[in-house]
Amino acid sequence: MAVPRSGGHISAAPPTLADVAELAGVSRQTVSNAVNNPDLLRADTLARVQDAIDKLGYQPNRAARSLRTRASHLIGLRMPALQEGTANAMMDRFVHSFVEAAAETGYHVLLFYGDPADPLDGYDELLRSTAVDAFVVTDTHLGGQQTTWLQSRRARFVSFGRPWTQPDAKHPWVDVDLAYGAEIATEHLIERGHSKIAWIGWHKDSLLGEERRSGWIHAMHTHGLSTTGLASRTEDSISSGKAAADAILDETEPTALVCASDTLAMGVLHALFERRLRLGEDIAVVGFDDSQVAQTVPPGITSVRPPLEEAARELVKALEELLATPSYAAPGVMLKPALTVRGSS
Amino acid sequence: MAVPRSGGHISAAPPTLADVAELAGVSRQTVSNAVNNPDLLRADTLARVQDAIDKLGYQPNRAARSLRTRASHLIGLRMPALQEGTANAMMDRFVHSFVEAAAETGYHVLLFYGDPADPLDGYDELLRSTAVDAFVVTDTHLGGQQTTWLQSRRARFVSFGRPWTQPDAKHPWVDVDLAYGAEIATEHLIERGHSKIAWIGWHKDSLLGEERRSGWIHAMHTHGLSTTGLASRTEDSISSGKAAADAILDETEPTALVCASDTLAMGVLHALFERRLRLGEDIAVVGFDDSQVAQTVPPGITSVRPPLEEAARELVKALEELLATPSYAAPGVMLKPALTVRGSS
DNA sequence: GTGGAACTCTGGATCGTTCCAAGCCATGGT
DNA sequence: ACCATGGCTTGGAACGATCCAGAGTTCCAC
Repeated sequence: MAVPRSGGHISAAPPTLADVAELAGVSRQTVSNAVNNPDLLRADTLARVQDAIDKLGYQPNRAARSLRTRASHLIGLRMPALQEGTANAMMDRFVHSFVEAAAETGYHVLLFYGDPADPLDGYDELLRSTAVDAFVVTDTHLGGQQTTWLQSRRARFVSFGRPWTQPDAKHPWVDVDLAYGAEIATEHLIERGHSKIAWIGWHKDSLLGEERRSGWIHAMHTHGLSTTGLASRTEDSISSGKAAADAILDETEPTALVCASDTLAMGVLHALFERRLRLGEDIAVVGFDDSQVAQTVPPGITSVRPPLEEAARELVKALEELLATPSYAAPGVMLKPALTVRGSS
Repeated sequence: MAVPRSGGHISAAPPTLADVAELAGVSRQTVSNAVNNPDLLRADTLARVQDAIDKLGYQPNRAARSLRTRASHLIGLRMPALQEGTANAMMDRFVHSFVEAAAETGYHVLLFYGDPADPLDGYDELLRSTAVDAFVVTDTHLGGQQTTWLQSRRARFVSFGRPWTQPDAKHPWVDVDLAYGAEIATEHLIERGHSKIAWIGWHKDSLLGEERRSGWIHAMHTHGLSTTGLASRTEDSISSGKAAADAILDETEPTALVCASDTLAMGVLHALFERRLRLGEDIAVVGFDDSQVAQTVPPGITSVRPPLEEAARELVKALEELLATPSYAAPGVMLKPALTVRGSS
């Protein structure tokens, strides 16, 4: 270094490897080894280098390291579009868990934004500029556009959500078994003595919706209960949830309702409010996602809680393997949700 | 402009500047100029280089560029700790808006995690490794630890939240005038004919809490209404909101309640639920933050909505200036919230 | 005491980009 | 005819790290 840096920790330019090397009286490479392969150094050298590192507050420059190793230690995550319902609340909890899990293995999360109309927007630029080591894809239920595209570009990625439309996809994935979720929700209501249990779900072309619905049907049939006239399918919004509830309450007078989402459950609550029915006393309701709303509305909505923290950890684990072994092909991981019981049932 | 996505180049290594230069028959530097200073090139050269860029799907390598220019085009944002209440829902909306606003000026957001017990954890590493160009700080109301520390490290940052405890801080900030929010909330209730309007807020040592409370007091006094016996201060949780509501409903029988947060408002709802009082008919409630919960609970909670999208845009604008002019000292920006009226009032 | 393996450490090259100073070429004024 | 000017382009150096191949030490067996 032509110009010696001012040793204090408030210098303008951060210290470099060369600065540390000079202070410790060793070569640059030795300092690099001290950081990345400490066992290559003799104990006393290591101590000396460590001292210098501490003294200068040295931290390897990310850009330089990244350039040389072709690894940024960043995971790309596209910001999901804001939706009307409660679904994004769940996503936010996931993002949080993921950032936390990733931090433990030295990865940070690069959030990016993409035009909601184009599911691929944003990925390309980051991929081409080698800004991230891998992606986490979260919208597999919208059809595997993103995953097939990423695969064709040989990008590394994992998905939160099974590959619905490509059963032979080879990327690692983690998902939550929400058919099972619907099942335990329904069984919970049966245990509480209900037998006329209605289903308010999504349209037939929603893969997620049919999945959840199957759990309700399975539980009902297992217990010898009829499902005729008890199912309705609609949009995932409060107003359509309310409409569906109004219709089904008039027609078949169920004593309990299982909803495919907390958003629909809130729609039901609106119907009950109008009819001056008391939630949890006059009628039982169970939702999905265990959103903030379900947790706070009096008297609390019983809801199927996806284990997002665990999902995030599994995804990070898969990412680590994937980045260590490029050819890594993991079996998908299916997690079981739990039911959080509250006043609504 | 549009880069062909499936562009035939599916080679392992992305194309570099040198590749483009060779194809276009110019030097590396000329390609670099084509990307960064197109007006330095003669029109025909520029066209030729652009062709080559498009053909190869070239995108500058971020690490290399970052190393050379000492700018990563990343903004660091520490993931706020998950809280019990509805506050994080607001934060999530903010993060979303911020990512979107940042994307428009070519910045991405680096989310990182820090030990909730240490407000400084995480910043240091990113700063030392020059991983981000700047930070966005969001917790200024917890006391300016982060901002003073960042300032002492000469880090660039902007804050969402005024510098409460350091009136002479020089960093750009954006905040929402929530005293004004409380004022319009209270006035809205007065317009609706209420005169016994209670306040359920936070403890006296909460700066944010006192701020909001002052708006309520101001509105009440302006309209010649007494506030005696109508205020209560507690924790920001549902259970304490309920307890406070129970106490105040028994003691002074107000006809309307203004709550310092949607979380407290939900506590009030629990109290009403137990007393079999109808929200919006027997009693009016107004909350703060316009969270998901306020939006969805029947019949909807009237709530003070902070303009997070605008705040995000202002912050990005300030960041741009700050990064362009290191000595930039912006005046703080104070935004006015609006009241979203729903069934609860 | 010599050869060789194992252990430490080093200097040069390299990753892909931008900065810098200089070079080339046409133009126009004298 | 010549030099200064300005527009356009270029090769070499630098950013700060790691990879690689080789050099210097140590240690032990024969």
